[in-house]
Amino acid sequence: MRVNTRTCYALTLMADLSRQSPGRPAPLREVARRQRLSPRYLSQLTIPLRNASLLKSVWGNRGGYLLARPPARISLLEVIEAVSGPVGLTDCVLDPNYCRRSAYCECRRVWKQINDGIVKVLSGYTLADLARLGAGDAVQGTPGGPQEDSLTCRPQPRASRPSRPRSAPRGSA
Amino acid sequence: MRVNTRTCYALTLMADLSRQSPGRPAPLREVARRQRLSPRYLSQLTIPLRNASLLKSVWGNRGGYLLARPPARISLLEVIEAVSGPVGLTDCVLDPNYCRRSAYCECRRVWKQINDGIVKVLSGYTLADLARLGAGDAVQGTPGGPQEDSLTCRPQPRASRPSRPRSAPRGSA
DNA sequence: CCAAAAGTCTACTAATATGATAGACTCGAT
DNA sequence: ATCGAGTCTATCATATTAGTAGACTTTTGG
Repeated sequence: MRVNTRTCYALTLMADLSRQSPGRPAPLREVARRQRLSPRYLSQLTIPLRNASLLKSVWGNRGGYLLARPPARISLLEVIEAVSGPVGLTDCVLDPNYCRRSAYCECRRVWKQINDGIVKVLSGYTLADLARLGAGDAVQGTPGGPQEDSLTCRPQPRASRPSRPRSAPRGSA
Repeated sequence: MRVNTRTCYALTLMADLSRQSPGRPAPLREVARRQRLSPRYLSQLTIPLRNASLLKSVWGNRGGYLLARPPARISLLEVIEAVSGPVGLTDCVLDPNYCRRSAYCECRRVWKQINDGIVKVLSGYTLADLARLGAGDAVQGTPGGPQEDSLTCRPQPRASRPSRPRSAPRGSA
């Protein structure tokens, strides 16, 4: 599984909607403002969510979005799979033919086992659980303060955790 | 966590060494041939593994690699963290400051919980377990048959599972 | 002493994925 | 009819990934 911003934002969107009045459609603009996310980017996520029958959209003026079901009956797994496809820690877990070495690769069974665990956790979690975790409306501070210049998730433009640790100095081993 | 070829190959390398005679260094060339992996690429992985004291190298002619400890005393977590850094499903799990939304993001706790589960599984698994799973020497087929043209893991040059599922046709919803 | 075998280090590159923005459009209440 | 909302498609800069390559060091063995 690759947890990316799509995944996170979709969950955030759904959790936010879970906290709104059940009958009234919430405009995406408001959700985006509360969660401090780009409304445009968020709107890309609504399409697969609607296609997966997790979200209902109301057209026209005073329109917006509604959850298709009560929050307690939508699992995180459903949301994630709607926007990011099947949950697979690796590609070989989902498709044995993906990797040429699948037939004799020891790792694959480990990934499979871990993946099953992830799926189990995610299917047990619902939006209601998620909504309970969140602190209601997110944006409460910055009352007239300086606006953040971007609505992105990343802290700064070129933040990158070194995924390949540098080797230790030669003499240390 | 991003499971990539580095992770997989490092585990494969270590599992292969686990199956060799304990006292005798195994040349990387032979491991690569058995596992059908690029010896050059594999050799990049030995450096962090040696720095993490999981691998010992023997220089010169008749040299090669040895596990630093018995396979039953090396966990998969150690190997993975040596080559890929700390196991984190997301960046925000490892570093709260990575994401600006951390303070009020509901998802983070979910990722944290899943991540803890992954770490637990990986630290419980040892190379001995992995070696038992593998089918001894990997390369047994292709007796004089046509050589595969590449030693990569990917099936074909441009294999790509669509991570962003295309939206269904308009009329279907 | 020299050559070969083995490991070590650093750079590089093509392909892909990612995060986000933009423009043009459709629908429907008022 | 018009405004505010959702829908769809395209584009783009950057980062990551997988793998290759070249140059170097160390040791064995003759």
